[in-house]
Amino acid sequence: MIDTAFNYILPRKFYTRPVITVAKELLGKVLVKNEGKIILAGRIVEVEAYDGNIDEASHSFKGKTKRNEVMFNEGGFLYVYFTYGAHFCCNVVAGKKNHGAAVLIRAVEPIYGIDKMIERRFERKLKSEKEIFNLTSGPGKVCKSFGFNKEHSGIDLTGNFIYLLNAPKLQKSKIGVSKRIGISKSVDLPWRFFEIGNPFLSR
DNA sequence: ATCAAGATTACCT
DNA sequence: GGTAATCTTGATA
Repeated sequence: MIDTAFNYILPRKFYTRPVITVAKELLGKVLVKNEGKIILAGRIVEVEAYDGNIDEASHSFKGKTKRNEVMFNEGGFLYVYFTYGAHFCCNVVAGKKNHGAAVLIRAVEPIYGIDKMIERRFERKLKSEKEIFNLTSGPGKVCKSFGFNKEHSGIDLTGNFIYLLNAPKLQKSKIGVSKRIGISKSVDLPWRFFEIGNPFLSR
């Protein structure tokens, strides 16, 4: 079951805190896309923080542009961008209005609507059981599986279309920390967070 | 108008 | 482990 009183939709307050706090606490929370007939859900297991004030790798570092303007909202909005001519990546905006920070969702553990995710991502059935671990184990893969694209950028995550459900905080001992992946600036910031040992992590 | 870079992925050796 | 694919965006002229 997804919608229980226990698993309430995360409120604005959750998102308007500092981006590093939000990033760590997003681990274990459940990303939901409710298309009505189709409901997709996945448990967040890997994220990266981006903070425009001090982080050259952040899209928001050089200020507001048409592409990144959503990042300057207050926390709790979805920021989706297109990259490498092929992939979308989805982020959760964090912090106060005009700060320009967001958390990249790098990997989720699929938990509901899995057959639909497989259809959208591979356009065929799984070739083997272990291929499930390649379904949502990367930022582009998550977006393909959930059908996220530019149209979804700017959506309010406190609404009832795309949102996050609460879940208990992970134990500190379960949270891994590392440098971020695939960037060429501010490479040493230890702003990647993941659930240690989870089989759905990227690479 | 042109250009370089990119918060990736799939496929090859 | 290495790299081609592919096209949007933002910067510069």
